[in-house]
Amino acid sequence: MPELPDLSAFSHNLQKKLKGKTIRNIEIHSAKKLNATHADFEKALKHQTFKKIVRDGKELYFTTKDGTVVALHLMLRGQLFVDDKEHKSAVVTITFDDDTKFTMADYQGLANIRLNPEEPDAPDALATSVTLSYFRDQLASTKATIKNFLLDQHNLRGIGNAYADEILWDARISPFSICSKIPEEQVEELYHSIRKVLEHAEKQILKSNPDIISGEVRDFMVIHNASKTESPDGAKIHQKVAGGRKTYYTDEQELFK
DNA sequence: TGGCATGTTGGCGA
DNA sequence: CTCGCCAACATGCC
Repeated sequence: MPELPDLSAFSHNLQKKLKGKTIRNIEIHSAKKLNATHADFEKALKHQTFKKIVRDGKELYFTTKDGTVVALHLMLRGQLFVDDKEHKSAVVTITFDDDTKFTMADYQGLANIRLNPEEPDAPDALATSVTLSYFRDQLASTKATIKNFLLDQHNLRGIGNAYADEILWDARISPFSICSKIPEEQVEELYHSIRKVLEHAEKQILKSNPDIISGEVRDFMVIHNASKTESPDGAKIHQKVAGGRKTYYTDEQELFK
């Protein structure tokens, strides 16, 4: 359930906790779609040292000193732990020379690990390569609704259901607007809202949960929040199920069709 | 108590 | 080819 800002906060804290530690052992307990064998993972990681831990899209990338990359995707229910315990539903456990254990667990079994993942075709939502003109051209060439566009990881990577609603409210654009019909001025609003909402959220999360490496923080959300009935400006929040997930929006958001 | 929440994949129909 | 929608995955939470 963690989304982009949560994952950014996790990477920040994992970097503090795990950077410089040397891997004694890696155990993969269960993983449905491994892109390498257990032996490959062991060979690539044993005795290696983590140098850098970053978020990329909805994944966490752990890079070792020799350039090996381990990618973790938490999917819906993945949880991370840094401690000395065994965890139920562990997908992978990495043990370091100082006996610290890093575990990714998921009772649903969907969280996954990949070794040296291929470079994705779509840019991260916050990448500097996503310029206003790039974004404008992308929107101009699609007839999908803007919410579906933001959620589709083949366009921009990292935005999930809850933040898509927050971003669209911030830009005052209806989630059901057709991408190619959104006027220039609102496209620019949206472009800035993506950065503003996601960066603000990460700051909020780190402020209230400075050591967070798992779970999610949602209490500051103004629209995608089941405990709220009105937007900050007093408009009634509507709910509609689209594509199997709930969309929260208000009449303050203009519909372009 | 029992829906609801979440992301991704693959398949179907318009 | 493009787009929307659905099921499946499994369980903690209110």
